[in-house]
Amino acid sequence: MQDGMNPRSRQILETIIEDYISTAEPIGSSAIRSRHGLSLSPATIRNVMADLEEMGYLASPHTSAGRVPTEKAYRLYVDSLLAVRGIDRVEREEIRRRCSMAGKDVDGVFREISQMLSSVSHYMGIVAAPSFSSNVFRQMEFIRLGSRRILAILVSQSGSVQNRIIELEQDIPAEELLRMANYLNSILHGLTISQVKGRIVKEMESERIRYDDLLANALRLSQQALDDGDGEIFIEGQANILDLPEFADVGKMKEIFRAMEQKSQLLSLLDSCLKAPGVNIFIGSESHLNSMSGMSLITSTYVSGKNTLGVLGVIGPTRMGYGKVIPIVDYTARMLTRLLHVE
Amino acid sequence: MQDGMNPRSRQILETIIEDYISTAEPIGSSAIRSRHGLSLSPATIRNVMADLEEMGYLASPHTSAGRVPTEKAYRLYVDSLLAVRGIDRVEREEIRRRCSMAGKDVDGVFREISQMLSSVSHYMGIVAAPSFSSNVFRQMEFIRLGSRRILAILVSQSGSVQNRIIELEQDIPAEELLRMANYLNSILHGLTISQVKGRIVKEMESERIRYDDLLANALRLSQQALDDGDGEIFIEGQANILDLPEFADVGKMKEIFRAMEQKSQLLSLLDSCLKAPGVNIFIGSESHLNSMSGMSLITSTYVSGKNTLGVLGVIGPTRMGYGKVIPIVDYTARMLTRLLHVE
DNA sequence: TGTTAGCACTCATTCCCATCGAGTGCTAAT
DNA sequence: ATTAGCACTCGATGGGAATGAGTGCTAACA
Repeated sequence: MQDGMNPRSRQILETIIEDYISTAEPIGSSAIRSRHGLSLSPATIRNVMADLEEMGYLASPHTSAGRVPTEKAYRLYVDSLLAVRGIDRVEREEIRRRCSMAGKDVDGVFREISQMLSSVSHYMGIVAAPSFSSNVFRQMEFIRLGSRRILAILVSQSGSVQNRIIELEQDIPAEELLRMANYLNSILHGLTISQVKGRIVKEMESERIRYDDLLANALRLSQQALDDGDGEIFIEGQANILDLPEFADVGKMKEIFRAMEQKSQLLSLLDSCLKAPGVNIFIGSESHLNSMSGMSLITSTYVSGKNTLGVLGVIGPTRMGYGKVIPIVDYTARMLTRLLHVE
Repeated sequence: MQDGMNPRSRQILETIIEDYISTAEPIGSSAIRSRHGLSLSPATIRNVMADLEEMGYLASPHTSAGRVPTEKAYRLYVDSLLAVRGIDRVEREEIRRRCSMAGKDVDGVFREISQMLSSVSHYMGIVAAPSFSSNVFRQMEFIRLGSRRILAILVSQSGSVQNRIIELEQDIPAEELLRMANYLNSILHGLTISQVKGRIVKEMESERIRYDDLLANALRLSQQALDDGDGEIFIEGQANILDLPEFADVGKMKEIFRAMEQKSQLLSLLDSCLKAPGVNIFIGSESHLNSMSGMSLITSTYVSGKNTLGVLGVIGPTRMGYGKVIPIVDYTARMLTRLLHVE
């Protein structure tokens, strides 16, 4: 038992993890025997458990309680599990069904998907809408709302729409707005939004613009329209975690709800997933957010063509049903990719 | 003490209510004496309290605890208070500041305002976005996303934007889409969205359309674009209620979070406020939602010109700081009205 | 050498019970 | 009408004792 990880102890560890995932209570040596097919005496199992504890896979809340898996244990479990399981048929159908319904407002899709993730997984669903900047510019429109107020509408290739009200110092007639839009659409066609921003700055400095008020105005407007924006996160199903026994005490619960209100932290965590395509898993402190202690995050990326659009996932307790949730997240990401596909 | 409501008992009741609002603990007879300027013996106060209890203004959790105000008491308190207090200067400034910042995306304004309400009141902020149907139609655009996919954008007078992706059975060239939009914009100009819906149905039945594929298509498209929609609710600051002592027990808390996920119920409650302009207050069971037991809702309507657009408000425990919150809600509604004002 | 039975030990949980004290209601005096 | 006095109620607090789940260790066994 040099490396400590002979098949038997591995199997016992797995039993403990799965038991704990379903019961949320420390597992004792005799409980394992009954669950675990192998006929071993509790004493033997205790020996194994002691070893596993020493190796950092188990921890005991106190002397006379059973053992609880550590983050290290979950990590091992997840790594050996990841490729194995496929998605449950019932869940797959449910996801397909919900995705096909989500056909409304483009932003609405993300909320829908988030809700779906939460209801299928029974944890919290999270979707980071595509950072608008990485989208490809398609079209811009200006609509005159009042004498000094226009509505700028910006549409990306994928069909997401951003709109903003701009207050003007002086009136601009509708025909001029149209000309401005045409001009902008012609020079910005096919660029990504972030390229668009650069292009506008460059354009404003160019000789030709200096002497054309209309164009200068147009550029200034578009700059306002583009300013800030993106990075919306949809978190749904917060009520789901209320039922988890580990959050029965109010203090822990508060912590989580506060964490979910701090969307900026989550955003940067999700952003870091953008770089790594496919499924990503953060177990407890692996996220390096102490507000996420005791929680795990499973994410996957959805893409369009060659560029990654965004991230979606599920947040739950470290004691999460990884075996079920990983395929759910994976499959949902694929479905969303297909849903957003532009010919 | 025939009617039981001589000035003295009224004053005592008020003291109890205010004390309870700030401490959340049952108030005893001697506690009142010290808080209340009037020099009366605890025994006398007890007599008064017994009367107030008999009249239904007070309740005692058990024999040896103090008294707690009933909903009836809060109602009396609120009714006699409503007109009296103005808004705190600090809070007014905070509201102005936050409102002036909220200048982005039109829908974003509602979320911002909701957040602001929650942070200023320390309870939950709630904003029901204008039911799109009651808006006045301004303009419709079709943007071709792919060979069988178009994006319909619908803009209302107030500048709110609704967009929807429509899947087609056959391709429609961009020029035709433009003509369709022009046609629709010409016949729908100035109608409310709900009138628009009716108009489209009528138009589709008309003789002239029967033989014009293009127009028929346009109408069908616009119908899809208008379908469903509206009725979004923004609830922010749920974490605020975690700190309230009355929700220290997890069961109660769950109930509330579940209630906030059931937005449809809330929506119909808020809708009923639309009819009554100005501030509306629902104390506990007055909302007729049992999910709102123990909670109060203070709302006000925001308007544009003559038609009411929507409702905003604050949700908190029945033990709410009515004196502070009522002016906050009132003032915020006025600010939002001004913010959405279209010349 | 790995496995197992036996056993003493630990420690959270539960229940009981005595105490405490805040607050009441009632009665009688002012 | 007000108040002092007093017995009474009842939740909250805290200290054991009993319970029992589960452990670690030792010694016996295959």
